[in-house]
Amino acid sequence: MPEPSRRSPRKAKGAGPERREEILAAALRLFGQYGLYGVSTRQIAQAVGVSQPTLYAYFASKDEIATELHVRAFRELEGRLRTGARDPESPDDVAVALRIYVDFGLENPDAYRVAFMFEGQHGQDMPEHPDVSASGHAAFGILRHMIAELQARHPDGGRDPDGLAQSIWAGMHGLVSLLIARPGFPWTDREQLIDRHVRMLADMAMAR
Amino acid sequence: MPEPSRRSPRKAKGAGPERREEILAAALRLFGQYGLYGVSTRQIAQAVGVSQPTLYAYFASKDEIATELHVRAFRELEGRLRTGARDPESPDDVAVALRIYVDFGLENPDAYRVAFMFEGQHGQDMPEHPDVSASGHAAFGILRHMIAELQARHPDGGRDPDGLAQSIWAGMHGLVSLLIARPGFPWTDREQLIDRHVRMLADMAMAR
DNA sequence: CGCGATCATCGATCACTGATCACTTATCAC
DNA sequence: GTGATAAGTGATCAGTGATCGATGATCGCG
Repeated sequence: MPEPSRRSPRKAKGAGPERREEILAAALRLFGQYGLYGVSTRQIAQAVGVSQPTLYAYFASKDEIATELHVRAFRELEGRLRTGARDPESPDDVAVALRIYVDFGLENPDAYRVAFMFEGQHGQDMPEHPDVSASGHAAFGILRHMIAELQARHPDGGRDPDGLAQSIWAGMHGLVSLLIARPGFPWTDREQLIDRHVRMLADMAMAR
Repeated sequence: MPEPSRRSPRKAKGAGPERREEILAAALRLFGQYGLYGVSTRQIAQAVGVSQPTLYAYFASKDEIATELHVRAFRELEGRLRTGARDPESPDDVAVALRIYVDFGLENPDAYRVAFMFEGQHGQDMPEHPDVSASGHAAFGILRHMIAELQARHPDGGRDPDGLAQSIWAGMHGLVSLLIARPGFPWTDREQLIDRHVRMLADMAMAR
């Protein structure tokens, strides 16, 4: 017995980490559908099948639920980028990574909303949760690294990979967030729009 | 006396339309500082110097206050674009318009938030407030028109001005919304970032 | 088996939110 | 004066996020 007096893991009905996951799943669905401020903790609790105070046994606040979803979304994105991103030989390789980004956002609009289209909070006071900041920077770091790598291989290209990466990231985020937020807008052919947008931004990594 | 039985305009202390403007001014300042959901109607009322129910004599709801600010902001944007946008001879003229767009967003972050980065609502059910939608589309229409005009003058450029305008708009929106939503991010020099971003997107209006 | 200890859970409740209503107050025309 | 009318308010409502003490259920241990 390596641990002298370990606490005993209760089994109960659906207690433990599973409850936590249930709560997160319900919250993700509800937040994505009705928005963070359009969903009450009581609604989340009801969707899970527990009472409202129970949520506070797993999370310190409603905001912490949203933050956890936020962090997970970034981790998921980071994983996809790490898997799909090669060492960039040409802008086309960058385009592949950008496409991964778009697909992730459109496939997980709920998570993307919670992650990027947040309201207020971040404004001034809140220094932004460390994990949130870290997971976000990690995903962004992959993109930045790709662009820096590409520019290094082609010294005739532009400089300042940091600023360029931020520009390209912003360009991607704009398209994804608008496609999600305004499905009723008379967009031109979606696939063509995305494809051209991605290629344009990827080409920017070398132009000038 | 053209009007048979007109209602008598009360003077009182600060009644009438002026009160309405005071409320809007206070709400704009508070919303911008603490966010829409970080400000209560009681705080707004206190800032104006009236009781909370008084607000409901001028506005049907807190949301209506935000909507009014939203519509006004977009009218302002539309006006700025109309004033500052010339018939585009070159991408530089488009860049000027884009720069107006960015400056507007950064100067009116809360209005911009309510306009584009809203939560839920637009999702499915709500058909989006007519005035809001109209003012938004009007501003976008100016940009689209500029790009179509530029392409028409230089037939060697690309086609599909609609799709291109959407791409450029998305690119602008992405930068503005991220700069607003994530002030804590280690952005490179802001002015340089914006300037290059704008020029890049403007150049896209003719490339290929 | 029984008996604390422990932990998940819940009803009750708090301060606060947006919104409503009956009531008072102040100003007007006459 | 007097009534009419609009402006403004205190009291209050249902619903919110969050807290707390009590209730069980489950465990290791005798």
